[in-house]
Amino acid sequence: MTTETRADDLLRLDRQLCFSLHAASRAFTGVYRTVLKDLGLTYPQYLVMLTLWEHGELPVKEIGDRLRLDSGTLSPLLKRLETAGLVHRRRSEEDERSVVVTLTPEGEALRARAAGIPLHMARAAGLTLDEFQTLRTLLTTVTTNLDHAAL
Amino acid sequence: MTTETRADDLLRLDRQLCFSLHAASRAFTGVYRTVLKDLGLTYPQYLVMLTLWEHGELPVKEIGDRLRLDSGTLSPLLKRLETAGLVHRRRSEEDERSVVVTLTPEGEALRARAAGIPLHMARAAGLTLDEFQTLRTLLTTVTTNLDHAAL
DNA sequence: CACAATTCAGTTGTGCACAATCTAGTTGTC
DNA sequence: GACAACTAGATTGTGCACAACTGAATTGTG
Repeated sequence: MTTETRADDLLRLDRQLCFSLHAASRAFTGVYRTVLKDLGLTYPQYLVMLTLWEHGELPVKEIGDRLRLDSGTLSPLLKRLETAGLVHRRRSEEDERSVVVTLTPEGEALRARAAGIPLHMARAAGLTLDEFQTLRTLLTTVTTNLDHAAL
Repeated sequence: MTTETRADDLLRLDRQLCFSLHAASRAFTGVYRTVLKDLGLTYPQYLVMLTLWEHGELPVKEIGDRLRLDSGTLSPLLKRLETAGLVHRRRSEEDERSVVVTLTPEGEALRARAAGIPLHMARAAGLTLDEFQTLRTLLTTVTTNLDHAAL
């Protein structure tokens, strides 16, 4: 258990960790910002497009669950993507409460122009494959733990 | 070098990494949100208070450098802290361009009430001391690399 | 069938992140 | 001393995160 280690160490490390997590998150989105500028996308919009490219049409609820975003964030974001001509929204026939988001031909076409981004970002992050996997695993662990603690 | 590893692996991992970093960052601030609610602070406000508790009075520029926040973020944030009675702002006598932020007695007093937070968060994250250190090191590395790539 | 509980989107309001721009004050160079 | 270059902070505008709420549609239970 973590609680057995010395409190001082945890204090200092928590402090450094919250700084570095915050900083890393913003450093990442900062690089994404410049890379995505050509495509006219923001980073969260790119995340939405990624899920649509992978899964095809999805209800808003599904997108929110996958990206951990609620309707207050997704509704205006999806409207901007629709205004940009990348997606289309329509009420589901089976369940009128649900809105299904589909890609327009323009949205589908953007996929090719975005193809180089993941490799570019991976290189920019400059980690080895092992480091990548370790980092992702640790982040997933803290997220799970924090979600569980947030009761 | 990272570029020698297989592109496919990097694509998939970058994808997973950007999701998990985003998710972890929000999971962290989510827990901080509930913990800080009693103190009437948001997470970025807490970061500012932490630096003031540690270093005493600081010019806005110093705070921004330490937390990687610019004036567009700090100006309104510091005004809210001033409205809440936690800090005081005054123009520097040596350099009239600079604004020095100091703690009020209330701001100083809040320190005691916030003392338990780091340990609480460290426990909520639920990592071992080694994992903490590994995570922090990796995050610092990617941040440095990304900042360097953002030219 | 009726009706309470639930689910899904959307809206509103607050706060942070950041780009672009502005003003005032400072410094360097001639 | 004059003027260009620079620096610190503030302001404006766009977009995201999230809480709280509304309203419509659906589902479960008696």
